[in-house]
Amino acid sequence: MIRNEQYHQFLRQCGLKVTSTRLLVLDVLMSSSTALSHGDILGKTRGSRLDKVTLYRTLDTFIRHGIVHKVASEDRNWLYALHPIDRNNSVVRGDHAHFICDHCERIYCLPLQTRNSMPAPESEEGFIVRAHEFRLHGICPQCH
Amino acid sequence: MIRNEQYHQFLRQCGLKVTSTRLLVLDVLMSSSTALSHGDILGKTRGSRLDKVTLYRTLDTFIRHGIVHKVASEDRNWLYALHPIDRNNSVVRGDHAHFICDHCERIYCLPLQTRNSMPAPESEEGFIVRAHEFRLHGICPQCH
DNA sequence: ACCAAAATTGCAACAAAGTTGCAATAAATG
DNA sequence: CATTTATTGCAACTTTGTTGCAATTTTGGT
Ligand SMILES: [Mn+2]
Ligand SMILES: [Mn+2]
Ligand SMILES: [Zn+2]
Ligand SMILES: [Zn+2]
Repeated sequence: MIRNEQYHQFLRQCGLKVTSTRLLVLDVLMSSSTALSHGDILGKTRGSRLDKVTLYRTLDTFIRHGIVHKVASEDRNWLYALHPIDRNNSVVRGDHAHFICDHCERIYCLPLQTRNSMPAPESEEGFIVRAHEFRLHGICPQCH
Repeated sequence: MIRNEQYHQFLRQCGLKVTSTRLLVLDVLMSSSTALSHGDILGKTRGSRLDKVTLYRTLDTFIRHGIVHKVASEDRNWLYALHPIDRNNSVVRGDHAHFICDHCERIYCLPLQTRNSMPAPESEEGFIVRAHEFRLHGICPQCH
């Protein structure tokens, strides 16, 4: 695998030890265009006896190191995804949209087009906004 | 209770039978400025031997009848809330923001100020947007 | 190539949130 | 007040995620 060497470098850059679990999970996440649940990932790693607890911990480590973020899905569990990449191929760590397909339930991370026109809630009520998540519902390209 | 008569009428208007459970749950939801978890609601009804399954079913009924909506919380369980009311005291059934306090974890339903300027994701990619949820993170009025 | 320290992993047991089937109970209608 | 129909409570179960601990693996230095 030629990719493994890249992942190896990448993990070291993040200050993480390189383990087969981490290389495996990184590859699964890299290969997906949508956010994946713990169960999805475990399913895609059958054959490599990866324990569910280890996977939870690996994902958590990735989150703590800013490699991955998680999104609450509509059916009350977490989906994990790498940070999305915008048109200039640069990683978007901050605000981006989550598109939830009402047909297949897949969740996509999409960079936002109009960065400047964010709707704000009624302002005088004393809510201090620090970050936001924009969730879009509809039909994804795969489903029409 | 003078409120009970109003709730009674309201439930009948929705085509629902009036039961003590429904009156109770409706009152709890009406009395809260934030979205409540199943556990929160159960906690506020101690004394009235309300079963957890009955509460789940009652909330589900309210959702199916458009009385209540649910929001995925940061700790992966559902929060339930009546639809918010805007400045003109009219019920907002569609888009509104969810403000999540990073300090107390409470979730508030807030009507949006600028209805017209919604950020859209990259358009040509074939995503058909039908609805959206705007989630704001920050500090709520109670916490500063 | 080998060693020691520190981090990672697998296993078992556990906890919390939510669901299902079914019998008992309560609400609405005439 | 009797009948029909929806609602409720209970027990058992599923799914998702967590905790403690011992065994294994990684890494940096010899
Ligand atoms: Mn995302
Ligand atoms: Mn809401
Ligand atoms: Zn789809
Ligand atoms: Zn707060």
